[in-house]
Amino acid sequence: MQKNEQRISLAVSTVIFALRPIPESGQSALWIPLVRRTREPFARQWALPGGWAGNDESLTDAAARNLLATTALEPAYLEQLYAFGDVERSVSSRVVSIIYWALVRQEEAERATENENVRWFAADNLPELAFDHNVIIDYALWRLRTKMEYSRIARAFLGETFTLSELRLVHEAVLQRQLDPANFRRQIENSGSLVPTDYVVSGGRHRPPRLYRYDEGVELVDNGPLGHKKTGSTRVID
Amino acid sequence: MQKNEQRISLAVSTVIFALRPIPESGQSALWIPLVRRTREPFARQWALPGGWAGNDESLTDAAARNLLATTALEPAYLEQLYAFGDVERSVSSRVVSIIYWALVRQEEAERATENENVRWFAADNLPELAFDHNVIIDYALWRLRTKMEYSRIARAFLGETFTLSELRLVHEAVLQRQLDPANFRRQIENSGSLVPTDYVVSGGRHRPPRLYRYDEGVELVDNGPLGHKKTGSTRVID
DNA sequence: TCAAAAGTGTTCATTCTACACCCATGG
DNA sequence: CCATGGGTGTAGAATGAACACTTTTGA
Repeated sequence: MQKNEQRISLAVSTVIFALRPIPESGQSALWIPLVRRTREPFARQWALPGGWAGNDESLTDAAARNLLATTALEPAYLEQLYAFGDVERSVSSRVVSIIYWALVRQEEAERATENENVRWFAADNLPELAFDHNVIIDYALWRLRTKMEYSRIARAFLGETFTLSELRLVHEAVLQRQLDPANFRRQIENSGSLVPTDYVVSGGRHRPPRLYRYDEGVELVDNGPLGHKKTGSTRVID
Repeated sequence: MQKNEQRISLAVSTVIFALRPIPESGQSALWIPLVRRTREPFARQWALPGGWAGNDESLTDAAARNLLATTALEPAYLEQLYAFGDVERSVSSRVVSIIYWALVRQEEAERATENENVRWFAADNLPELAFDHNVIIDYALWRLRTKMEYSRIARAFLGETFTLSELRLVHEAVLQRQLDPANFRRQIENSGSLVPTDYVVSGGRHRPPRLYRYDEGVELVDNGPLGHKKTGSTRVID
């Protein structure tokens, strides 16, 4: 097969997660911004934000660009999720979609322009979405929760320094269950990824908690396969 | 951006794993078939087998088709690994590659046509490959070894029934370390994924081992994100 | 001095690991 | 009867969950 015979369009979409309080309970939970489709198929239904991949940008850059264009958000974390390439049935043209998932901090999330065509939804209470986007979001949720337990992505929801309570609340919001503060502390301390700072937070009606930060030398950005071990430059694949 | 402005070609390549004995030690280890490139860039260097994605086939189908065409192999397991989409620098045209990884049984692996342009290499002793293919294979190895510990993919290297020794040897070959037979047995038994058959293997100069098989209702085929929970139909993504 | 969250200690259950030991077969 | 791998038992270490208890602050 000659490659110039190909008639495949390449799209990029992103599942964006942010922590926001649930109106009723006030507890933090995962929220996702969705955009309303303007064209068929699934016109006027909610869908993941995305767009076409440009000729001169990497897939990751395309994801970041589309994410900024559709929701005005710049994520603290961005990682590829999966490439969907089944032959499209509903439309004549063939589309392959690369799905990313992203985490944004709370302050950043508030910058998201919410309007008639962009709205935040609680991740565990979504409407019927366009295409298979419900399934994709379930998968992204599974990845986020799984990765939460062995990596340091909780960092993407926090500032430079934070208390152990704040970190625990992030974990609780993502995993949707309470964690024992004592055991959580030991777990984190034993992992060796945090270093205590010399500062504490005063003002609460209780003992002031110490501020921590992640140790150096650990970048948050996901390099994909090239980053799972310390390898050097990123190159392109045939 | 209009999608008809896109000039991106879509390629599919596969990291194929099979277990074969190492000539010197006789121990089983992971081997990978590679193909010699006929064109620039990296002409005459070894690379992952692959080809272009067809307009009317899913990405998985494209991977299986190219795999059969280049190595004559039909894998027992096939799963998407990662989509590489950096802007190509060495060649003028833009290529996005979807990489798959596959497992083939030993009998099947022997069918692979080995010639001047297709050869098997021990996975932990590879030459310098074209593009970033060394890094990609490292990542595929990591995925295989990680997944070995929580899923049932070892099955892809075995026949319908097998002894616990055979299963353990698969694990040892993949993980590259010895496993305690007693503890391995209990671990597997407690996982509840195996059922003993009524048959044993006689002929050895020792107590005849029992044959086991995987329990029903668990398909080996990987459905990707759509398969991580029991969800229904596969649809296409925008 | 009291409430509340920070932080420490301890106990119990579960799991992992190493290894001793018996079993069944072919030679 | 012996060598060999199949298969079982068990003691100690490591890990994790549950929870009592002490500490330090603001009010």
